[in-house]
Amino acid sequence: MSFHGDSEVLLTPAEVASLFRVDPKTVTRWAKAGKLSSIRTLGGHRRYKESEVRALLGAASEAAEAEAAANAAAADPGKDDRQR
Amino acid sequence: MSFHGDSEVLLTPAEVASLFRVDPKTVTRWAKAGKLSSIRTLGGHRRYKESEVRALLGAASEAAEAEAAANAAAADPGKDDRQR
DNA sequence: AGTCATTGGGGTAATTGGGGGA
DNA sequence: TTTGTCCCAATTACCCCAATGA
Repeated sequence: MSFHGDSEVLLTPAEVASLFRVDPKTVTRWAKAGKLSSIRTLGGHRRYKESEVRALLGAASEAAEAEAAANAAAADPGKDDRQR
Repeated sequence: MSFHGDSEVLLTPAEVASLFRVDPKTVTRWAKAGKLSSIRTLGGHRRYKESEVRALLGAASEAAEAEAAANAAAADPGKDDRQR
């Protein structure tokens, strides 16, 4: 069967929790605090975008990250963004 | 090739399930509960409107773009969290 | 006429949400 | 301040097997 696959990959709270090595409740608090975008199922359970989680996981260089981001955001078009 | 109109695209339970990252049975429960409109085949299987599914997916994705807070919120006392 | 993946139905564990307290 | 754990209620996931769809 064919899949018109153009959907974002979603993660369950348990998966995000094990990725960060925290309790699922903690992930829920991040979503409540607005630190994580959450998509809710029709029953109220949350699902998280895998792309966003991975971006947060890869944000290891925090200190100078903000300034570097601002720097690269407005210059050098053409050699970044390699995903999807 | 069968002509697919451009207004009524129907999705199978498996497709809706992978969109929401849930089990196909869960999608069936949503249809039973009236949370999703379902079109039944002559044999009793359900089909769902892609437009409706997409609307529900985006409905709850009110992205809280407070991501910067997570990055530099640790050094800005005075104006955060005012709940509890 | 067949195969084979998917779906429906029912029932039972596991996960999740929300509030509260350590 | 952030996280982990307690409670309970609701939602979801996995098990079976028979019927449908392609």
